[in-house]
Amino acid sequence: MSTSLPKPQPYHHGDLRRALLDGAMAMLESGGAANLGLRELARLLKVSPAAPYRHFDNKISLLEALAVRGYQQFSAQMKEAAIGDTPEARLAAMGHAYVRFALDNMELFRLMFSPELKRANRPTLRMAADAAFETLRIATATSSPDGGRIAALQAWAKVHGLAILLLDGQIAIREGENLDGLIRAIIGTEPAGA
Amino acid sequence: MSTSLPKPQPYHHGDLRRALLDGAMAMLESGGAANLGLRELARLLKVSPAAPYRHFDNKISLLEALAVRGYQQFSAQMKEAAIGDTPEARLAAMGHAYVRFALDNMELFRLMFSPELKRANRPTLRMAADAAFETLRIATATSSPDGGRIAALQAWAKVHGLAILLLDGQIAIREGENLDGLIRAIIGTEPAGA
DNA sequence: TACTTATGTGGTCACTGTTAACATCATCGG
DNA sequence: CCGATGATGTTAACAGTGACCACATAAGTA
Repeated sequence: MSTSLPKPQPYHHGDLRRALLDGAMAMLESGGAANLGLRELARLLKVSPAAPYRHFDNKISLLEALAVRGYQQFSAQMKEAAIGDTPEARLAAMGHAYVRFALDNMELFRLMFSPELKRANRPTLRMAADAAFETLRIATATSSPDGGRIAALQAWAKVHGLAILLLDGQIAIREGENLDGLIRAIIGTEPAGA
Repeated sequence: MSTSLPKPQPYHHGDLRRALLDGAMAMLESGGAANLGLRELARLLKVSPAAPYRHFDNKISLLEALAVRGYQQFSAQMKEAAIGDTPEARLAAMGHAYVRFALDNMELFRLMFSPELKRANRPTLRMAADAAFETLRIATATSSPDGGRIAALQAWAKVHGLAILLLDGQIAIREGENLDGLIRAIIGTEPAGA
């Protein structure tokens, strides 16, 4: 009568790659990319410290995969948000979605723009990023009739800057102030005063 | 004739604290804060791995000191740049100086806004940062007669976003394009179309 | 059934931040 | 002048990391 021992834990994990990505994402959002350790991740998944290397060349490679997933989500949410009657309204809606994404995925957003990853210069990451920004470029182009690059860059800078400042807690939210309202107020006002 | 031996290296360094800061700054600007190692730094200064700990509690503490120095430089350069006939002109000049500082001290600027440091929440760093931003707050307040917070935040977001995007190489500089001109074009256009 | 490939393990290396115990020096009170 | 004291550096160690190797195990396939 072999009493059921604590489960012989199958030698193979089943879907380690996905588990690694999910676990890494969880660790990322609770402590930043710097505090994300491959060994700790392996420990969490009850797997040997070397196991992750079967699925990712190195730590950067794992982070890159996370960032790529981030850019895909980001891109999708931007497209989804681009609703409105006028091009300007659509652009504003996208800007709002941009900031919301940053706030809802703080560490992921930071990772996506991390210089660490930029230094690695992985082509697949570049492509994911380019694809995401292309969506934005088109929206700004159709929004400003002269195809003005300056106006597009202004809009991008304003939205990106707002996202980062909010992320860093530099912009103090006042008592009883509505965050979404503040965001809209900041990005909504068009330079031309239309 | 005692041939001058390779110098018995005095037991004490003389001004290690300063040397640490300078060396750290050099390492910072060539590889980012992540690649700044206390041991490597000690090695560079021909000093034992534990020596730095006589001057800084830990790595974060060293980085904090660098960031504080950064905020002081930053603040000084902002004040120095605030010249012009109208408040708007002064604000634009400060915005330009803001972006220039970021470009001239890329890694330092990143460090100053690093979440790693923000997490540590050192009071002296907070004070240095607050002092620097206070300069900006005043400039934006005097620039917009209604003391409009929204306008101030818009300006800040635009300038900060531009700095970060340039830092990250997200904004492509076109052939024969003048960087300072581009910066001025982006931050110079006032929302009111003045 | 035998061969091949994918996946996970254990052990090891070089490196890091950090601390504790000890050495050296400069300075100041007697 | 001299000895105590505190500041500064050194050596040795610890835990933790990313990364790599040879090997073990499973799964798939000819």
